[in-house]
Amino acid sequence: MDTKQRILDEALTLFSEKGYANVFVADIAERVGIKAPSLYKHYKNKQAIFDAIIEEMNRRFLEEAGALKINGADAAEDAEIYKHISEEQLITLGNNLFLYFLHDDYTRRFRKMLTIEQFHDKKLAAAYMKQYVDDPLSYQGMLFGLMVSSGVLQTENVEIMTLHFYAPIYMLLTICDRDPEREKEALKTMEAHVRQFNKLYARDEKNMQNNKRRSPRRTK
Amino acid sequence: MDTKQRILDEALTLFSEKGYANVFVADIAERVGIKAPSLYKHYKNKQAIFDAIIEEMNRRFLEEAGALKINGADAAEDAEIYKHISEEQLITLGNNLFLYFLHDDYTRRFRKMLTIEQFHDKKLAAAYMKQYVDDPLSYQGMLFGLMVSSGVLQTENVEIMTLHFYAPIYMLLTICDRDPEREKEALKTMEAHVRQFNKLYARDEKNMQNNKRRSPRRTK
DNA sequence: CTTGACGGCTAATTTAAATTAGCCTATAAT
DNA sequence: ATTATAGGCTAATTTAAATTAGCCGTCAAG
Repeated sequence: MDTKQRILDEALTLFSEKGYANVFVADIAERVGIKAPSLYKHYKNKQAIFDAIIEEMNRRFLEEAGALKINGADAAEDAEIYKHISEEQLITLGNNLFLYFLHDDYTRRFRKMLTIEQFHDKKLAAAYMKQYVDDPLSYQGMLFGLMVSSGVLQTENVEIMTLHFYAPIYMLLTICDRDPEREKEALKTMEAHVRQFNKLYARDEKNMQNNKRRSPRRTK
Repeated sequence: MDTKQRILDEALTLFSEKGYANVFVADIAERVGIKAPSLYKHYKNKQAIFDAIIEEMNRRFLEEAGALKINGADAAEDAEIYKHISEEQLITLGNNLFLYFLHDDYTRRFRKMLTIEQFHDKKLAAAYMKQYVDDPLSYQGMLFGLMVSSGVLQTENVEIMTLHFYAPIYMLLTICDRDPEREKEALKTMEAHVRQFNKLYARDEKNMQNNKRRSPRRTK
């Protein structure tokens, strides 16, 4: 990774930990292993570093619009999978979604940075909302819609069902962002959540089969 | 309200909008209607203003530990109410919780400030988590536990049930904090969420009675 | 009625951090 | 082999914001 890129990378790390205003260009430089004035060979000023990060974020968000998908496959393929989804696969969906958000290095740092900086700039607040609220709800809503049509799940209100699936995941995510030590606990809660979700929304017949006595586990 | 208090108040407003580092003491002073140096007659420095806000926050949090309750009554009284709660009352519970968090002026500004500043200071992150995640979950968990014992609701896992109740409320709250224009939509979603929650978790017999044909509304 | 402390002001001063100036070296292209 | 450029450095300089100095009017207590 060249210096210019490393500056972005280290800056993002620092911004995500302390927020833009609390990071000095000297801090960024030090991490990169150069002196502050050398940064200016690469970026016009501190703001330009921030802007470049946001630009990269937008690029990645676009590119990874597919990352919410179960396998990275496209929506049409996913749809096929979801029509016949099992409880274990639903748990996998939840876990993948959660772990992707939690562990993907860029995603995690971007999210934390946006959490801090969102109130400076309407655009950032909008980006946060789109990426972590509206897009997941709408994509998952679409998938759950398919599952309802195909009879795997049943509900009178797919949007609320989707909220019931995603809101706990979102909340667990905000917990882990603040306190990474709670990750293990959060993963357990995740699994219990998805199991209960499935029990609540699965079609009754299927419900009868699946509710009791099954070896749980298997998260991957 | 005397000057000393007004400083705290205006500072909190500004900190909640822009974050500590982006607010100048001159901004605070201007809003109070004095000049920056006059602030120093009341507080040692900028940090002392922030600290005083946090201190006041802690005091209020303590004092308002009861604010999550349905009527401001204490837990024992609440317990009686909850044993016989109806769907409409559950909606009222959700709405009250949500509207309290959303509209109480101090609560709202504190929360937004904590959202921004939490990453500077482990203590603030902890305060945020306690106030907006762990305490609500534990208090509501207790109430739902009572409702399960008394047979109003049924579940095998009260904690997850509580998460299913509160996580959507939490998420709607974060939406409104970022974009107050979505409040109306959020309130509708809230009600639909609680209705569906009730349908999912209500005892079956009760379920049969309540599910269909009832005049909805009535939020207060 | 006078005094002292409270709370305001303007005009410095300090401080911390960003940014610029200007120099040096290595390397890659002519 | 020369030279231009990229990218590093140290030593200023600038800038913005916090903070301090020191003055003044009001008003309540003695």
